[in-house]
Amino acid sequence: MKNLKLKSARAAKDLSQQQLADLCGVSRQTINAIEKGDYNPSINLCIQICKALDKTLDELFWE
Amino acid sequence: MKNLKLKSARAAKDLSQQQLADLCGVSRQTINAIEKGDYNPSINLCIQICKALDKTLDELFWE
DNA sequence: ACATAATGTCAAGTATAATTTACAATTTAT
DNA sequence: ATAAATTGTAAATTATACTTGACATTATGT
Repeated sequence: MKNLKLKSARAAKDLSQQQLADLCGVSRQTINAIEKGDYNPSINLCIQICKALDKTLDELFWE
Repeated sequence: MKNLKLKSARAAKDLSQQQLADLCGVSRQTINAIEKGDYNPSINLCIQICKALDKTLDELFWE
């Protein structure tokens, strides 16, 4: 299940996967895999992503 | 940083750590460690915990 | 058409979440 | 006071998130 909310929130900030990865302190592949829905990130990483994109957990990771 | 929101949400449902663990399909120690704040659970586990306690991610895992 | 940035994906390694087993400490009820 | 349930914690193992490096593909701009 792809995470399109994340993808579009990133687009709304005009950030590349690499730029978002840098803001969160993870690799580009990790961001890519999360958007693609391959795996199951940690809550701390989710929180960092949310902060980088000015969103909350419910907005990006709740169904 | 202990997760007191989780602890009190569990208490509000009158569930033991073991019962919540069973509802989420994880071990009691995992629930204990999350409440204690030792580590960094996966988002999917957080979502399962939220559903078991009728809460959202923001309510239990957002600061 | 060409160059460059952005994305998709894979394999091998490292870090750490989560498990099991076990026991001690604390709480709750009888 | 005693027993039973709940919680805290620890060591060893397994599962998996995440990294690094590399290459192919798709978009964006000149």
